[in-house]
Amino acid sequence: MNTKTRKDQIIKISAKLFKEKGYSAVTMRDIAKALDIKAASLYNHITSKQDILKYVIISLAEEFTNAMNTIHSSSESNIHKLHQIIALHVDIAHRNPYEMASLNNNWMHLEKDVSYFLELRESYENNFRNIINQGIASGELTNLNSEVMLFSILSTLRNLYMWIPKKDDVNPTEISISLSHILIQGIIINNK
Amino acid sequence: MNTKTRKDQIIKISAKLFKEKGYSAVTMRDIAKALDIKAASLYNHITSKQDILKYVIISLAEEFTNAMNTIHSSSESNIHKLHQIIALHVDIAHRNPYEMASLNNNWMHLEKDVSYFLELRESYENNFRNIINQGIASGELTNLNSEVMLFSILSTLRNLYMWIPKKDDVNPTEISISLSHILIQGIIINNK
DNA sequence: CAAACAAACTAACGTTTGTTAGTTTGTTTA
DNA sequence: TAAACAAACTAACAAACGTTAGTTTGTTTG
Repeated sequence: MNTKTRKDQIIKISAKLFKEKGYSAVTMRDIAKALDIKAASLYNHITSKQDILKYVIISLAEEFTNAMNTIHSSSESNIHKLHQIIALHVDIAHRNPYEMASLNNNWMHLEKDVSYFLELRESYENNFRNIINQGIASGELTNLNSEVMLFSILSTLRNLYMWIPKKDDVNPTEISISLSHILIQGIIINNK
Repeated sequence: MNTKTRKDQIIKISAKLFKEKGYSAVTMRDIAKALDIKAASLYNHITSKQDILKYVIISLAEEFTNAMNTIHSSSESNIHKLHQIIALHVDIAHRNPYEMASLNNNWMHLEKDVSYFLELRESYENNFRNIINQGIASGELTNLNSEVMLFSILSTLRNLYMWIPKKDDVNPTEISISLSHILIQGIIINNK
């Protein structure tokens, strides 16, 4: 199938509106107006507003968790795994900036699916934590507070969506490279 | 004055609720219930829901901008200024975790005051950008993409509020020190 | 003690919300 | 050509929303 279904269009435009105003502030009439139809017509394609949010968030969360599982279980060095995680985030944020906003800020409105989402996120974070701790144990990483390392890197990666769309003249690979350098080697001049 | 006014209590509890669900999802009845009064009674102390959000956000934004002005215009090294910025964020996030959430995620609902908020934020970011660029020019910082550096550090600092409250057994000074190390010198082992 | 005040209350308002029901329209299939 | 379908529509719903008006209650001040 080449063309997008109406449902896909609804989800896409909703994600964009959710990013701008947050899930609760976006009404079904807002979404309908953005598609130049009436609110009631949306229900020919989706079953509820809640349903839209689920479609926006869950598939992305699953993509992250699956990719992290692959990276975590590979036999590369831990530093290399970190590079791969950074590249993963840059790629996903570049392709789904609007959906990333809901993943970060609107997941608490998932209601029925919130516990599944939290499972996915916990699995992801545990794998990430593991990689950092193994990196310290193997002498690849400095023996600093690993929770602060995790938090610091994760914060940067989770916020990429706010920043990447503005700079789409720069290609994702370039961003991934300089970001890796900054997050891993720091920003200070190093006189070896 | 030692005791907090009722207005202060309303603002504080509102900030907490705004963090959990977002501004739009929190109703005046939610806020009232958290204080064990009726929604209409809130209006003896504040003039509108909008007004509460303004009190939560603007004073914090001004504190950031003022502190950044002081740091920016000092005669310390640029690296030292970065350390001061990090300490500033840790301190404010430690004291105002709930308000920080609204500063990050609910500012777009400020309506009348949104342009003033954006002025404050732009001033803050420009000073930050300046310090980084001067650090590169003076040879203190590596000559990497300065926008990526700015974004990376700022993302971490802006997300501190999500993380600091959970670890309040660790004191802010310690966090500030390890965070400075990680953000500035990186996480990799350095064989000089 | 009377006046003033702070802070709560009940009751109600006009709007907006998500959603349902039933209908219309135009295109695709048998 | 008739039947089936996709996708829009109008009209309406009950519930929840922010807010106002007017009143009550208990404490503080002149």
